[in-house]
Amino acid sequence: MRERPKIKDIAERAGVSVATVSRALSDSALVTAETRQRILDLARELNYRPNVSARSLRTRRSMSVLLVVRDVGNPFYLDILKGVEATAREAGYSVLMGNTESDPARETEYFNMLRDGHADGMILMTGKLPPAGGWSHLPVVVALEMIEGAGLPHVQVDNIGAAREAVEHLISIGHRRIAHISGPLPELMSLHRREGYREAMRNAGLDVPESYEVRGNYLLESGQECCRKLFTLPEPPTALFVANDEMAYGAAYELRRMGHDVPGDVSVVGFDDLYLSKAFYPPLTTVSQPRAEIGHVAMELLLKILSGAEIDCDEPIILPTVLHIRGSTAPPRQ
Amino acid sequence: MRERPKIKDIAERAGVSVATVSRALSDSALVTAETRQRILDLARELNYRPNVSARSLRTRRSMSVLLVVRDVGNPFYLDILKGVEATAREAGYSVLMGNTESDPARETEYFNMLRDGHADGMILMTGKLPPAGGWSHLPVVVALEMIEGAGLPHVQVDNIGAAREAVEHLISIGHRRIAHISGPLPELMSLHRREGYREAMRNAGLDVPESYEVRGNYLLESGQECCRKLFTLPEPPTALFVANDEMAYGAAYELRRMGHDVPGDVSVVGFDDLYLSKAFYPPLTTVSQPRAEIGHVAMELLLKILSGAEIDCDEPIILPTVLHIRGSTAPPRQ
DNA sequence: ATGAAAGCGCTAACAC
DNA sequence: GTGTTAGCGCTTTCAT
Repeated sequence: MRERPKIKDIAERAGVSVATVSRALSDSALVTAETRQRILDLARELNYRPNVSARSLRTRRSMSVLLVVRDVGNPFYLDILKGVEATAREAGYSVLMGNTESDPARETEYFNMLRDGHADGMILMTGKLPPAGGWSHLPVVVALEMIEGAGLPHVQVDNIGAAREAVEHLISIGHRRIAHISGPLPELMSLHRREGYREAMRNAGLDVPESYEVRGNYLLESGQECCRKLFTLPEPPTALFVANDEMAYGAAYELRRMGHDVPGDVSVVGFDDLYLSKAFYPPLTTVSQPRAEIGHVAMELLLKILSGAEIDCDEPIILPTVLHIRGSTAPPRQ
Repeated sequence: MRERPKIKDIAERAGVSVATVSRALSDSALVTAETRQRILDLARELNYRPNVSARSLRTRRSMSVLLVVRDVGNPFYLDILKGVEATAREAGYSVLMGNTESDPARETEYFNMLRDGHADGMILMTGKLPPAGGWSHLPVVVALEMIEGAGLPHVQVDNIGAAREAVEHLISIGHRRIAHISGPLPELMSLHRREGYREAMRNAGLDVPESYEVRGNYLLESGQECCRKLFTLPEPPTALFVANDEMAYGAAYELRRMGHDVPGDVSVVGFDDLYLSKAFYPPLTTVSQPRAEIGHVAMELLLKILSGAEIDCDEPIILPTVLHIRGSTAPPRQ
C-alpha cells in the first residue's frame, strides 16, 4: 500500500472515479447506497484520511478557529478553552490556541492567520485590537474583555454589577473601611470592577480615600505588594475587595505574614473563583464567572458568523455571575 | 485590489513570473537583489500573506506540531506549553493543543492528525499510545510521562529519585508513620513516585502497612477523599507524601476540616510545585519540576527529528528536580 | 448515478 | 537569473 492512501487509491480499487469517491465520503446523495458502502469499506480498510491542506485549499475553509489570550499561563482561561473546544469539536472545528503576551506584533500575527487561511474565525480574549487597523467585518468574537467601538460581537459578564455585589456583601456584614486592589488601568475590565466597588461604597454613603484604591496587575506577587501598601496606612482597611483571585491569594498570604488573621482581622473577597479557591485557606469568598459557558456561547456565536448569519454587535451578550460566600469574609472585630 | 492577493498578483505587477516571486519570497539566492526588493516592496504594499494550505499541500509540511495532554484544564501543563511554544515559534512552527480527556478515541484522533497532514510532529504527554498500534517511526516525543517499549524518545524527570528525596526529608525530621496518596495505577508515573516512597521507607527500615498507600486520581477532591480514609485508620500517619500538589491541597484542606493542624499535627509534601503552592497556607513543601525546560527540550528534540536526524530512543533525557521545603512540613509532635 | 476535467495557490523541476 | 510547467490531493462544475 502507498504511504498515505489518497482518493485516487480508493477510486482505483473500487473501480470508480475520484469524483464518486469524494461524493461517497462526503455523504452526497448522488451515490448509490451500494457504491457508497463499498467505498466506505475500502476507505476504512486502507485507513484513509483526507489531506487537510488539499481540502482547505479547495474549499477555502480551514475548519479551525483561533482562541487568542494574553497569557496561556493563566489557569483562568482553561475552563473557557474547554467550553470553546467542546462546542467547536461538535461542529467539526479544531481550536488553535494563541498566546500574545501582550506583544502587539503577536497580536497582529494572529489576525494575519485569519487572512492566510490558517483559521476561519477567532475568539479574542486580549481586550485589544492590533494597532494596524482594518479588522472590521472579520469573523471575530470578543469574549471576557471588551473592545469599545470595534463593531465586534461581545460575550462577557457584568463586571460592574458583580463587583458591586461583592462589595455590598462586605458592607452588609458590617465593614466600613473597605479597600480595593484593582487590575491594570486603564483596561476596561479593571475599570469596571473598580467602578462596581465605587458604586457600592457610594450607595452606602461610604468614603473611599484615594489611598484605598491600589493598582495591581492580576498576578499573585502584585496582590502581596498592594496589600503591604494598604497596611502601612495610618488607618488600614478591615476588608479588601481584590480584582481577581490570584491577587487575593497573594493578599491573604501577605496578611498572614504580617500577622493578621483572615477573616478575623481582615476580610478578603476575590473575583474569578479559580478552582483552587475553595481549597484555599481560608476558603475564598469570590465572584464566580461561568467560564465554560462563556467559551461555549462565544464559540456558538462564532459558528453563526461563519455560517454567514448577520450578528447584532451593538448589544453584548451578558452572562450571569454568582457571589460565593466562603470563609475569607466575616464581620469586622468590634 | 483582489480579495486576497496571491503570488500571481504580485508577479503581474512586478512584471515577473510567479516562480521568481516565490523565490524572492523564500529568500532564494537565485534572484537579483534588485528584483527581490521590488517584489518584497510590492508584497508589503499589497499586504500579501502566503496561503498556508497551498504551501502545505505542495511542500507536504504543515509547519505545526501537536501538543497532546490529558487535560488542558490542569494548570500544570501551562508552563510546559510555554516552553514548547517559545521553542516552536523560533523555528517557525505553530503549536496545536490537543486534549484527550483520557478518551481513547480522541487519543487516536490526534495521532491521525499526523497522518492527515494537520501536524508534522507531536509531543505526547498523556502517557499512553492509542490502542490501534502502528505508531512507531512517527515523529513523536514523549514528555513528562513514560511509555515503555514504544521506541519513542523521552523527556522526563527522575520520579523515583525525586519522590525518594521528598520522603527522606520527612524521615529526616523525625516522621515514622508516613502515608502515601498515589496517582492512578498502574500508570508508570504514579508507580514511580510510589516506588520512590517505598524505597525511602525501606532504606530507613520503616514499615509500610498496606493501608498507608491510598490511590487517588490527581484531582483535588481525590486528595480530600484519600485523606479521610487515612485518618479513620486506628493508627493514622503523622505525615503524607502526596503524588501531586493538587491532591496535596485537597488533603491539607481536609485535614483542617477534620481539626488537624498542618504541619502541627500532620506534615504534607506535594509534587509539582504549582505556582500557587508558595501562597498556599501553609506554604507547601513540594518537588519542583523544570516545566518550561521540559517543554523546551522536548520541542528541541522534536525539531531534530523533523529535520531528519537520527535520535537515540533508548536513553531518556532526564531533567533535574528540586525539593522546596516550605511550611507544610515540621517534626512530628512528641 | 457516474466520469472527465478544471483549478484552489503554491513550489520545484526543468528549460533557457 | 528568470520563465514555463507540472503537479500536491481535493472538490465541484459540466457532461453524459
